[in-house]
Amino acid sequence: MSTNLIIESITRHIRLSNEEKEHFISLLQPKIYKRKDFILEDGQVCKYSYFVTAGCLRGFTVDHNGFEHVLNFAPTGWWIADMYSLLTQKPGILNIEALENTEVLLLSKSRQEKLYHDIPQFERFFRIITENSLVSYQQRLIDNLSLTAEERYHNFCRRYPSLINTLPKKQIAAYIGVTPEFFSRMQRQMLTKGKKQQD
Amino acid sequence: MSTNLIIESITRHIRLSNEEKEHFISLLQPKIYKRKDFILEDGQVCKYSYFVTAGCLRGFTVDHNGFEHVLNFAPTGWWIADMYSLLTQKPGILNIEALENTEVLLLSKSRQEKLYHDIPQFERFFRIITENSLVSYQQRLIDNLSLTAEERYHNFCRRYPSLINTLPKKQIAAYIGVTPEFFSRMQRQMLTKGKKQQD
DNA sequence: CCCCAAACTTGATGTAGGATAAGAAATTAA
DNA sequence: TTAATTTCTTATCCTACATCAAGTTTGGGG
Repeated sequence: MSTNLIIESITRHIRLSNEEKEHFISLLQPKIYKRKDFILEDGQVCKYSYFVTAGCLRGFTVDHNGFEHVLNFAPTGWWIADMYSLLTQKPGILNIEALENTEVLLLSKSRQEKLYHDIPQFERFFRIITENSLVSYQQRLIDNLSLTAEERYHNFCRRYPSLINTLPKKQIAAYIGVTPEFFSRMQRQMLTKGKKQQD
Repeated sequence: MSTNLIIESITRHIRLSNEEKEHFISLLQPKIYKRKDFILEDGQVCKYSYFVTAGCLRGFTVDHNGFEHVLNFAPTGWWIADMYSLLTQKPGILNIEALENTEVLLLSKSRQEKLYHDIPQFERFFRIITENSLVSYQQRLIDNLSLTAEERYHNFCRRYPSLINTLPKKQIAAYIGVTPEFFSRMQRQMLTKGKKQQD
C-alpha cells in the first residue's frame, strides 16, 4: 500500500511513533476510482475524508440554473471531503468526481473520531490543516470580491501549478468563476497582451 | 468581568471543570475599544484572538483601488482574528475596526498554545469552531460564484439577523460585494417587488 | 441643539462578463 | 480508424453591476 505520502504529509505537522503510524494506517481503506466516477453526490451524507495518493478529484456544486462551480481540486497529496456533510452527518450539496483514474485512502468519520481518542496528536493535525484550509478560502473569497477574472486565473495557477495544463479548461473556468466562453476570450487577450509586452 | 458568555459558548462544545474554567479565564485580557478604533491594521502581525462580549467589530481588506471588502462581522458572542497572520505570525492583510463601542476578551497566541498544552480539550474546541468557520466560508464562496447580489443579501440577513438594521448600509454592501449605489437601487427594487407580491 | 461629515439616493452612462448559437478541434470509445 | 461525444473557440448581442456626478438625508461630536 502506498502510504508513504500520507505519513510524510502528516509528520510535517506532528510527531508520531512507529506504532502510532501503523495504527493510523490500519484505519485507512484504499480505494480506486475511474475517470468520471462519482466519489460523492449531492444529497448524500459524506462518511469519509479522502486522501488522494494518485490522480485528481474535483469538488463542485450545481446551482439552480444547472451551472457547475468548482470549490476545490484535490491532486495527489491533498485531502477532500464535503466538510459540511461530514461534520453534521446531514445530506450535503457537494459532488466529488474523479477527473482521471484516481487512488484514494478513505478515513471514515467514526474512525477519525476514534483516532482523536487514541492519538490526541491527530486532533492537532486536523486542526492545523483545517486552519490552513480556512485561510485559503478566506483569501479566495476576498479575491472573488476584489480581483478580475484574469487575476483570479493567476492565483489558480499559483495554487495548482500541476493542473494548469492537465485540466480541461472548462474546469478551470468553473473554478475561477467565469463561463468557458469568456475564459477562452480571456486567454486570447492574455496572449496578445503578452506579445505587446515582448516588443 | 463578563465572562459568562464566553464560558457558555465554549461549554456548548466541550466539558470543563470549574478549575479549568477559571484557568482559562485567567488567560484572558479584557479590553475596551471605542467606535472607529482599529483593533488591527493591515501590515501588522496579529497576536490575539478576539472574543466580543459587547458591541461589534468588522474585518475587512482594502484592494489596490482603495475599495473595502468585508470578510466578516463579529457581533456579541463571536470570535474574530486575522487567521492568516495569527497562524504564520507574518504581517497580515486584514483590518479589524470597531463599528460601535465594543468590549472584547483577548487571548494571545502564546497563551492559546499554552492552553492547548494545559487543557487538551481546547484543541478540540478550536478545531470545531475552525471547522464551522471553514464550512461557512466555503458556502459563502459558492454563493458568490452562483447567486445574485439580492440572494447574497438574503444570506447576509440569515447569518447576521441582529445587524440588518443596526449596520450602515455601505457595510452590508461591502459584505455582499456590491457598491453602495447598487445596493441602494437593489433595495428599492426589492420594495416594489414585495408590493407586487402583496397584490 | 446645531452643524458638518458621513451615509444614502438617484440619474446617466460605461463595462466585465453572460447568453446564445454555431462551427472547429480534440478525446474517447468501439 | 472512425463515429460520436465532449471540449474549445469565435462572433453577436445582452445584462448585472460599476462609475461618475450631484443632490439629499442622517446622526454623532462639539
